[in-house]
Amino acid sequence: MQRNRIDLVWSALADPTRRGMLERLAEGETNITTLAAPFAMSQPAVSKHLTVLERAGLIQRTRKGREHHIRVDPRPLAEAGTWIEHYARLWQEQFDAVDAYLKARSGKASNRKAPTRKTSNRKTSTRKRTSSSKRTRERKPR
Amino acid sequence: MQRNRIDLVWSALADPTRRGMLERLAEGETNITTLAAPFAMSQPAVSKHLTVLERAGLIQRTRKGREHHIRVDPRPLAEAGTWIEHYARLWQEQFDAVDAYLKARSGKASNRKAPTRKTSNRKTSTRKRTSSSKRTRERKPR
DNA sequence: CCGTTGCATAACCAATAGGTTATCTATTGT
DNA sequence: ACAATAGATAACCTATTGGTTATGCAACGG
Repeated sequence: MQRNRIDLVWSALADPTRRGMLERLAEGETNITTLAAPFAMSQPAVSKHLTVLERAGLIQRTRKGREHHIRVDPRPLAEAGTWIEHYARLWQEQFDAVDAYLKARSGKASNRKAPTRKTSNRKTSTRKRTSSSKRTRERKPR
Repeated sequence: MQRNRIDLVWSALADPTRRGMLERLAEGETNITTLAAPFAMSQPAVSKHLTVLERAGLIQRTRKGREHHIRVDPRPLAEAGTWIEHYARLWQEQFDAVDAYLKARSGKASNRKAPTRKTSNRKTSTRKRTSSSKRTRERKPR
């Protein structure tokens, strides 16, 4: 359910295989077979990862005969980096402010014990969904 | 199938609702109800998003009575930003090199070389799949 | 004491992600 | 001409994601 480019960029980066590919591409343009070699997965799986990277705009392909040459496009990453930098600064200010506040008002160390939630036995919930329910959902066995 | 922290950070950022929450949190700590107000979704959905952000280390909660106060933790973002910056620089160099190479050879004599890695097929995949197929999978109608 | 509020949790569902095997096409080397 | 190679694609599977409704439950405010 990706709405826009930056969603695609971040979900593309969220996979270690795809990050590995991008890291490898920092050394230079390659064809797909070479790029895929270090990864213990089937060729179609690699192809799917490359499709994800391409749809995020992070790579470009060039066909040379039967080989597809892949190179990285740094521009979407620059955008993502800009977003991070912008908010990292704001968040850091926020974080520092709270931290300073806490330090200023408390000379004491932590007495932060857990709130001790009583082991609620809600497992006995019979899901009793009163008869006035609109959507009577039936349990389906799986 | 998230392996490590940075995967969690990036998949957390890949959702516009969660980014919206983080942006809101740049203005300061709030409770969950206030934070959730702008988003047209149920309260449990908000709760799940917050769980995702928390597991990525991007937020911290503090219980104050029945309210949970949320504040942002900028440190994981700093890590993510470092990763991006590092590779953005390498990728930009790569991109510029290829660009220069293309310009040089289309225009005039090159004073700058591009790496042009030969397709060194290390480990040419021996996934030949001889025609004697093992698992004949049957189509199952859905 | 009792109703309301703030939030979490359980159970469910549809859609997506990431993997597989099998097969297809286009190109290449001989 | 033809076998091998590079890669995409189709069909399938399972686990995860992002949403829902119903319910549990502690804390608050009379």
